[in-house]
Amino acid sequence: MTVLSLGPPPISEPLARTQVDMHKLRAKSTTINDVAQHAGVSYQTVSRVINDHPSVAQETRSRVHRAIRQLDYHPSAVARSLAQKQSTTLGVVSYGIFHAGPAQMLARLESAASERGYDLAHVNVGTLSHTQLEQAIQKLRRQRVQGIIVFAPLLEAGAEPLETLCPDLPMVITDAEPRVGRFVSAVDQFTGGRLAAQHLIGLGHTEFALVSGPLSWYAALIRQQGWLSVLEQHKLTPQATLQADWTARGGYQAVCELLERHTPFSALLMGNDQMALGALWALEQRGLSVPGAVSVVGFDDLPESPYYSPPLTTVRQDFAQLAQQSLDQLVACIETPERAQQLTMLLPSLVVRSSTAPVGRGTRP
Amino acid sequence: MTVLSLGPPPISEPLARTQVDMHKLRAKSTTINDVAQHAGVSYQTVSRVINDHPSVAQETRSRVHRAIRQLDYHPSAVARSLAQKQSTTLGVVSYGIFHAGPAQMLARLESAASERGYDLAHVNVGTLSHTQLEQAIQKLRRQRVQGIIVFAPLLEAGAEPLETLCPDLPMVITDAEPRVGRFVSAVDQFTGGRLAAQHLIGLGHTEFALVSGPLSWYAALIRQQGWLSVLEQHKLTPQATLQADWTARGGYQAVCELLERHTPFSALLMGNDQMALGALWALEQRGLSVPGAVSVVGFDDLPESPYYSPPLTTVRQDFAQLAQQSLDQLVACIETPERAQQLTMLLPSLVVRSSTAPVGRGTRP
DNA sequence: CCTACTGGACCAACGACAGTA
DNA sequence: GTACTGTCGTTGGTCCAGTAG
Repeated sequence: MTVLSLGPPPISEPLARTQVDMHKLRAKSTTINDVAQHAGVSYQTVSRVINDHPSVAQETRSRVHRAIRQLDYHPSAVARSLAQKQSTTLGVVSYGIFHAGPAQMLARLESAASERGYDLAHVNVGTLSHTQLEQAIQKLRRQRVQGIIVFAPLLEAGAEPLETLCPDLPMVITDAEPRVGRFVSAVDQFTGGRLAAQHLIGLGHTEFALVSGPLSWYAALIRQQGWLSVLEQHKLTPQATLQADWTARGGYQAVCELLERHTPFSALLMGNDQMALGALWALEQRGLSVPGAVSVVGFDDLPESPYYSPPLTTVRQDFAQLAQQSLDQLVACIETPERAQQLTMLLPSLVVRSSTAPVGRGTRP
Repeated sequence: MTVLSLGPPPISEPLARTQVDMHKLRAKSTTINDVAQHAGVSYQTVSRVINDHPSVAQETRSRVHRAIRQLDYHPSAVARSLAQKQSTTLGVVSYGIFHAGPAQMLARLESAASERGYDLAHVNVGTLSHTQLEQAIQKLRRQRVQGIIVFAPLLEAGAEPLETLCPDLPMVITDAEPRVGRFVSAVDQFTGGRLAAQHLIGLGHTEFALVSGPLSWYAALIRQQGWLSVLEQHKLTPQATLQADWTARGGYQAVCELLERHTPFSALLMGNDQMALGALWALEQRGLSVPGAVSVVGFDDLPESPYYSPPLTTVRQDFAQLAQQSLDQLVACIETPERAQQLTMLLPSLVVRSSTAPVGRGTRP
């Protein structure tokens, strides 16, 4: 400042100049114009080079490339998507991202998206209330996403609201009840639940204890319904039905409660593998052998499950595939709407390890 | 189309009109102008309302709000950041996102960022090679991120490259060697390693087997150095030093190998909890009791670790805090550069559970 | 001079249409 | 006419004067 005021006071033009310069100080980034000037071509030619447009002479092209490198120019995706009137961004609304499943899903979605040339804009919501979902979707709309994937595990999130929240944007709902949206991508949790129960029944078990995840989660509810449908089919009723919070701790506590109540059971159906881990420990602590006294089945098939003590019999669902599938479906909605699947359902499978055995070989609780 | 051509063929002006309309069909989104018109004010006033600028009459303000709601208007973040010459986006370059730790970190970063009013742009790299990192950073620069957080667990990623790859953008490097960047946010893995080893030595162990994570990972290497520094201090050398891949499976295989080799050890230091889980199972399978025959210490303290069999003694590192800290540091670099910390280091702590006991109470391998 | 509002320039790119050789 | 290259208008906003009360 002091240095500048040494000279004679400048007149209008330079004054304006100064202001412009200060303005630019905020974020001086080299623009397409700088490159054009440096390469001695027009502004438009540079744009053509960037976008690999055919009609640019080879010589010009490489001259421009050189200029780009020399000036360390990075074309602005922001300006581009404004001019093109479309971004290459997909939105994700997630819930429960700190649980292993959803976290895994998000990571997979990310990589699937980038394979297809899209970026991801992500909003995690603390609750699946109407308000929060609305805000999340609004945030994504402001970012001009091309479509949205929603993890909507909670029933509360239910049908209508989601679709109506943004009727003009393609939206795929993941891991939810098939009827909540026009496009849904899910794992057949019901069949998964049945698989688990059938396996135990096949081993001769008749006394079941059920520990599901939070029943507000679609997956938890439907898995439980799967279990129950098999039991009913065999005219059995569970000795106990509990709910826990998906964590090992929750599973542990639930099983402790069962044991304190002296609930008789030889088969334990757990809503996921982490809870099953807690269950295994609770049983071991009481000296109840698995599968000798009690058989335990989990759900998910985490990479760790084969190394639990004992290795866990569980129902495998493939998060990676679910993510890939959801993303493919959304991309189809955007790029080739006529070919988009309404509902894609993944089938889980039973993985038998050592936590289950025929009934009646040992002491029961 | 047919309906339109019923009337007399339009002349030049309407023709031009048609073209404009077709152009707009691509993505008809309501703009700030539409809102202004609808509310009967200038578009500038609308902008003020959106940004909560004070000098707008209450009456006008609510009229504008009404128009916004009626037209379902969503201000374009794209246009805004172009005009403002800055986005509110932070970049994240991650590695190994399918591992539990990094996935956890990413989720936490996300929520920390949104608390501070930033969005996240995320790129995961398959390898930490110079090329891939360069591409990742380039992608982020195109998105005009304000700063970058890098998970740089690999030594190969080392010092200079990262800083020079984008010297003009604030960059925080996470979970890496303190000297790799100007701004680093990390956990003191060395102390963590020492904690684990000291605990075992305090219990009288002298025969150690070490199973670290991939030594190309900074965390793995430094944890190992921590272990070794304690052993040396007590004039001990490990009976065996192995490397595995962070997974339960890898830990299991490593311990199987130790047992097949008949390596004598009463204490097992594992590079993380998943590998420790594999180790526990390998030992149990051979009838070696933990902690009776062998004491095992892990690293991380996952939510599941207290429910392993037996509950795992481990070194706790807080991913959530690390993420929060990294993000705070980056935001500081951007918003208040003069107050930005160069290096923030988190201290891990020992969590003693039941997988460790004084030496010599049972059979050793 | 403050309050409330308006108009014009600008951001960094793209697309259509000309213009040049 | 074909192969390039440049000009102009546009995108949806923000920012900086300027103006009327």
